[in-house]
Parts: sequence; C-alpha cells; structure tokens
Amino acid sequence: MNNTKIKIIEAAEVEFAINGFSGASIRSITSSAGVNTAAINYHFGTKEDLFKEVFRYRIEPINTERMAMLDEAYAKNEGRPLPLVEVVEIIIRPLFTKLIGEDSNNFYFLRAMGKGMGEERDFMKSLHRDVMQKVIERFSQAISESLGNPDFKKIGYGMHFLSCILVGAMMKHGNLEQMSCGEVDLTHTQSLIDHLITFISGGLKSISEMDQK
Amino acid sequence: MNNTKIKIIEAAEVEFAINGFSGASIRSITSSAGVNTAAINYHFGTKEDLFKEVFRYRIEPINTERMAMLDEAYAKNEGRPLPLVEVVEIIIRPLFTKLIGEDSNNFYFLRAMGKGMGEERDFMKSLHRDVMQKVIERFSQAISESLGNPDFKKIGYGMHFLSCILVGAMMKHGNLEQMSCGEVDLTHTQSLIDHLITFISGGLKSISEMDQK
DNA sequence: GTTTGATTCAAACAAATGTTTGAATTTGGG
DNA sequence: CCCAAATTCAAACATTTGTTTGAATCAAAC
Repeated sequence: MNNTKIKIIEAAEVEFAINGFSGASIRSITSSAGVNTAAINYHFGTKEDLFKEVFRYRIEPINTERMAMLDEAYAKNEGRPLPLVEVVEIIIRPLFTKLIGEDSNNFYFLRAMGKGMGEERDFMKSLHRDVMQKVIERFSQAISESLGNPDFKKIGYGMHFLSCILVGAMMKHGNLEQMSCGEVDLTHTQSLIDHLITFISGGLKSISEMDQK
Repeated sequence: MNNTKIKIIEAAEVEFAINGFSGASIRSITSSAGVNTAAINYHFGTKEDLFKEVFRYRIEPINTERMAMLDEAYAKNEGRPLPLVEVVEIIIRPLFTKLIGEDSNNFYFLRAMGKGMGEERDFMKSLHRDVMQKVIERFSQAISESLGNPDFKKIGYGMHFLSCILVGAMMKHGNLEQMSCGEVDLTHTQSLIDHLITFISGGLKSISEMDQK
C-alpha cells in the first residue's frame, strides 16, 4: 500500500481513538499525518470510506487468525466441543496481541474501533455486518456447543454481553487517564487478557445455568 | 424546572443518544425541541454544560436510590457482607427501571449516557469523577466483601469490566436496529436485567477465584 | 527528452458548527 | 396599569466542517 495511505491510516487511528468518528476532523488527521488536506479524499473517497478502510485494515487479519485458531482447535479436538475458556480465549487474544510488536498504534486502534462500534450511522452498521457477522455466527455456535447447547436466547444474551464488554474494554484500553475505577493499569495487556477471559467465561457459564422462565 | 429547559433536555437526550456528543448539533436539538437556537446557550451556557445537566438530571436520582438500597440491604443484614448477586442487582436495577413509566425517554437516556462515558474530553472526565466516584468506591467495597476480600487488583478488574459491560449495554439498549448478535430483543428490559445480573455476578466470582500469579 | 498517468498542492467551495447580540416579547409583582 | 426582570427571537458572528478544483509536481515508460 501507498506510503501516504499508510501515514493517513495511522494518523486516523489516533484521531478516531481520541475523538471518535464525528469528533475527528479531516484536517486534524491530515496535518498530524503530514500530508495535504485533499489527500484523504483523493486516496479514500470520503471520511466514512477512510474509517471503513482503517477498520478493515486492522480487523480482517484478526478475524482471519481467529477463524484459523478455531479450526485448529477443533481439529486437535477431533470435532468435539471445545472447553469454553478456549473459545473465549480465541476470540479475545488475537484482538489484543496481533499488533503488539508490529507497531505501537495498537492501543489507539482498539480505542478507535471500540468507539466506532458505538456509532449508529448506516455505514457503520453495514460495515459491522460485512466484517463481523460470519465471525460472530461461528463463535456463537462454538460457544453454544461448549455450554452443552442451552436455550438459544441465552447464547444471544451471552454474545451481546461479550461484545459489549469487548467494546468497552477496547474503548478504554491503553488510555491511562481514563475514569472507571482506579488501581488497574489498563496497559498491562497480558494481565487484562487473562482477567477478561476469566470474567467472560464465568459470565457465560452462569447464564447457561440460569433457571428457565 | 423551566418548561423550555425540560423540552431541551429531553430533545438533547435523543440527539446525544443517536449521534453522541460530537455528532449532536445545537440546531438539531433546539429544532426538535421546538425552541430558539439561542435557548441552549441562554439556559445552560455551552453545549458541554447542557450535556452535564442532562447527565446529572438523570443519574443523580439513580445513584441516590442505589445508595439507599445498599444501606437498606446492609441494615437488613445487620452489617454482614451481602450476597454478590444482591449487590450487583442494586447497581443495575435502578439504572434500567427508575425511569420506566415516568417517561418514555428512558431508552434514549441510557444510550446517550453510554456514549457519553466514552468521550475522552476533560469535561466528561471531571463530570464522571464528580458524579460517579463515591458510588463506585462504595460498591467496590461492597463487592469486595461479598467475595471474601480477594486481592484488590481483582476487584479493580472486576469493576472495570462491570463498568465496560454497563456502558456497552446502555449504548445499545432500546436500539433495535443495532448490530451485535441477532435473536436478542434488547427492549425487553426485565429479561435483559436478569441476564445482566447473572452474567456479571458469574464473571466477578470467576475472577475472585483466579489463581494468583 | 518527451509523454502519460498518478500524486500532491494551495486555494476555494458551500454548508454546518457553537456562540453572541440586541431588539422584541412575555412574565409576574407592586 | 406599569415597570423591571426574565425569556424569546431573528439575525449575525467567526470558525470549522468535508469536499472539490485545477494547476503544479512527480514517476516511470517509451
């Protein structure tokens, strides 16, 4: 990919992370990328197109890895249902570790995407559908199996909470000054991942064991 | 409170809910409230001041009720640690039920606040600190007791996830067209509350039982 | 070296932004 | 009824917004 395009994408991640889609401006992105104001429209089309490109540029390798890891785990288990924590770990780990070391924009990317998921614009909804739907369906199925195929409504709630907590955690990850709840240094990615996996697995298990009403 | 002020607050909730703080404009709020463009600046000061007022107007009664419920539960239990689900329920239930029946802006308010919590502007950080800090500290303590006072770091993570999941759930609550994961009708508040309480309690419990490293 | 296509640039575009102004209107107490 | 304060209003303010334009610059192939 073009040099200018990459500079724009990386600057855009930072701006989108801090200010969200609406709050980030073309000029703040281009000036911090050190390119001309018109460069975004020339290379990407519109501001929305830029956001989509940033989203895809980062999330697609993550989703590819997730799918591959799930395939591999199922192969190793000869098609039997996987332990719940294993499935949850496959959802979470690539999200936080894939980019570490490759470049340092990782923190910003997660926050940008977390905020983007909250946007209710049409382009964001269809982007989410295009990029995430297959992955969500696949992992819903895997989690359902791990939990012994409970009522499907429970899986729906579980996946909803899982996505909520990931969006929330992504939005705040790496942002040290963030509010919430003292004491926790959200830049310690490894510890965050461990606790996230434990929390989500425990939550899903509890829901699957709920009394039916 | 003045009639115009209330009309503005209610219109602002809707606009902030759909478009976030940056995405909502003074003119869209005033025109859907049926008041003059200058009314916001006259009655509230700035756009930020309006957001703060909306936030306080809704969240303060909720927090008052939360504190009262916690006091009452402790009194009934003669000061002994409460069951975890009870504490979690006190955090969650007032958030979703307080406004139901009183008016129908409830859904919008939750989404507006959920998105607002994601804003990284200074005014939002200090607003959060002013309005939420005491409540968070109090409930951190209560949850810690319910879990048998585990390592404080675990409570930190737990409260972080709890806040993440609430923000995420609020952001999407009542927004039917939302993405995420089919099958779940997020407007069925009662069922959502039950599942939320179960999920969060299960997650917190799992974290408290984690191996120390 | 010339030519062709891709890229960059400064400048301008119209529209939307939050806020202010000062005159008009409404309100309520004396 | 009158006055003074509070409120509403249309209009304008200066910025900022996303996007477009057309000339200038660059790159590479012939």
